[in-house]
Amino acid sequence: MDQHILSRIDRAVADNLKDIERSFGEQAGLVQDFIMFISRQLKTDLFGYTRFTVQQFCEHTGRNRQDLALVHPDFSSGRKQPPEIQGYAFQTVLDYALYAMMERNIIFSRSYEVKGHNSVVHMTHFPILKDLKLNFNRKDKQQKIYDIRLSDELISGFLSRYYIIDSESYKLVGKGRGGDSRKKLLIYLSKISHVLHSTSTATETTIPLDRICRFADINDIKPSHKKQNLQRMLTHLKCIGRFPIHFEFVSYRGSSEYALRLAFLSGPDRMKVQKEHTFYYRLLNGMRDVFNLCGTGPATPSIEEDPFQNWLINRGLNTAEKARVLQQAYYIAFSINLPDSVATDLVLSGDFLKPLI
DNA sequence: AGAAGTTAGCGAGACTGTTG
DNA sequence: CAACAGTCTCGCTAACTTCT
Repeated sequence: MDQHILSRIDRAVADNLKDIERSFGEQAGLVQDFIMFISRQLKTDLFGYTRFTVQQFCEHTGRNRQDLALVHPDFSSGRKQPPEIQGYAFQTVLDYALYAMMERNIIFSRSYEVKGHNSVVHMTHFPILKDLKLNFNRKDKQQKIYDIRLSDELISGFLSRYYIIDSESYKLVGKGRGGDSRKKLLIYLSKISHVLHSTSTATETTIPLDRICRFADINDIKPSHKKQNLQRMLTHLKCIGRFPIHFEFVSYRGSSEYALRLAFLSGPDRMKVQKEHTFYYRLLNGMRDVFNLCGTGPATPSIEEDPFQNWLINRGLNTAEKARVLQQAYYIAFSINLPDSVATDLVLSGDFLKPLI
């Protein structure tokens, strides 16, 4: 079971974890988990509509169902009134966190620079969800099913601005006491690994102890305690999280202060990453082109909030054109020739990416 | 009946103080 | 300052009730 599941986490998120804390308070851990969860789902639900149950969420993030099902203390103590959508109160821990992600943005403390094709965009905030529904009128023995729509920012981040991170490690590392800090450390290290592997052939780097402690929530005064804590966390990542890293403490600039030398034993498979990148990029942009050409369809009301996404998931519209885009993406990225009938079936079934799994 | 939501108790392990 | 050890807290488990 030493499977590595490579996901992509948006750089705007990974670079600003502290801002999630600032914007979401004690819900920050859940928000971060949700983004990781959704990044994993995005590999198969590319177009931003995702449907999931509490069980699935727990399975993939390693959280406990019981903790998420509890009515949030703010509401059970009567201090606040839970928000409602269509008369349904979003009052459990998970419900409320999802609601918060729709209602609130991540506010960046400093504007975050994103380099586009020929411009630099400054992001000051980052929305996560655009829409949130669930099967409000449940009958007997029916599970809660969450229906969500992701923000455009999250989807474009998935395509063009991401770090590779192993979501299986993320899940394993999050279990047990101190999990939230370990997860943050894992994101930070994955980011370093990603940058290192994609810009050079080096696999080693040295980081001052204080900087890494900031990311790992280690606030001890005594250097020896910092070292002890960090050592424990890194060992945990290595042994329990199966994160392929080698570390050693070294003295820093001749002073008595510590630094950490890190060696990443294996980076993400570069070929595979590159192929996937091409595939997703081709697919989504190809679909956009087709949509712009002929997508508005017969008598589609223009008041629709998100015509592109609606067009995409609408099975009756432009099936042949969609199938062609899919074929091209498979061919260019993986050299796979999808027969016409298979491509059409995939488009009709909605499982565009099934052959990848 | 099965899923949602609650509660108690236990054990790992994070924190902190002591020692050499 | 490193190594060790005791304490106490957090988070998991499992068994329960309530809800639809």
